[in-house]
Amino acid sequence: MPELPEVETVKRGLDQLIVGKIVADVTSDWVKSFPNAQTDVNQFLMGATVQKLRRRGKALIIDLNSKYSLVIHLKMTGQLVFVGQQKNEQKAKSKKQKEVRFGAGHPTDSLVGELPDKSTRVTFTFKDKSRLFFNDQRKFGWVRLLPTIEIENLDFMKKLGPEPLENDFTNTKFVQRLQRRKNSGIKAVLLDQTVVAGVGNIYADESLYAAKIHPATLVKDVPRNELKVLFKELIKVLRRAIESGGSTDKNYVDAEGKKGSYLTFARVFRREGKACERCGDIIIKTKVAGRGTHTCPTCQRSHS
DNA sequence: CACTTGACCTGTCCGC
DNA sequence: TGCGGACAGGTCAAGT
Repeated sequence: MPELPEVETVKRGLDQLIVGKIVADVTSDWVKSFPNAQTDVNQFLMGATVQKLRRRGKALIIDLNSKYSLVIHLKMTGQLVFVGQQKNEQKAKSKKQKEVRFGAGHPTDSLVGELPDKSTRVTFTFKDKSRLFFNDQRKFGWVRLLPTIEIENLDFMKKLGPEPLENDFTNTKFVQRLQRRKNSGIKAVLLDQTVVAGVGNIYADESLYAAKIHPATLVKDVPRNELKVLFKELIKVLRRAIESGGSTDKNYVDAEGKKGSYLTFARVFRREGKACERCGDIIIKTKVAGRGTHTCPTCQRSHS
């Protein structure tokens, strides 16, 4: 479930790993994962140099020196994993070891074995033989090659809300944007990428718990001061998650194939049946806005 | 406009 | 042991 912190972690990793590398080869075995015309790939991807990594909401952008960019969305189960030449051979040797370490549950351990594997959809090979794998078990994610200047005109990019961690995204703007959707449930609004970019199920649940707001509460029934608290808590949760390298529930790994450790700090997500750390009541899992939703029934009373 | 449902997919888990 | 079904949850399209 890559959300803003996970995509940001991948972006920072790739910043250190692939800038300056020259694309030498690209293969894909699933058209929808990389639905590009072969001519564009031949002309603007092959031989191009990676210049810069960017993130917008949950989308990752790799700018090339050909005036084209790769736009990547990991959706539910996407991974972007870089493998240097020697490292790949090492991993092949230690495949069995990996399962033992994974079983022990160390949060920063590698989750991927030898690549490519059966979830690999697109493989980029650089001139120095290092490789970048786009893995995606459920095939919801995608990679697109586009002229860089056209990215901002993509429909979903135009509609995307502001970046919550940018300095100019203030408490006032957050409250204003939420209140435009006064008749909607607050969790549905947080998950709406056109309101605020990058929030998904994990951080919606965590920030609503931190702000003591029930996720089904209609926005108009949440007092203004509570919306302000929600803003502060959302920012805190997102920053903390980036510091932890994101959340790994099942699939997510960073650019080096390592898991994120935020879920060790999560206070409600995947903690159903466990005690609320504030009041001791039992965390429950319900369905709100069509999603699995974790709440403390005592701390998060519904206003509606 | 708000909300729900289905579609896109695969892997895992649960009950029979 | 196998098998059907529910579930995981990001996003869009279609229907109420």
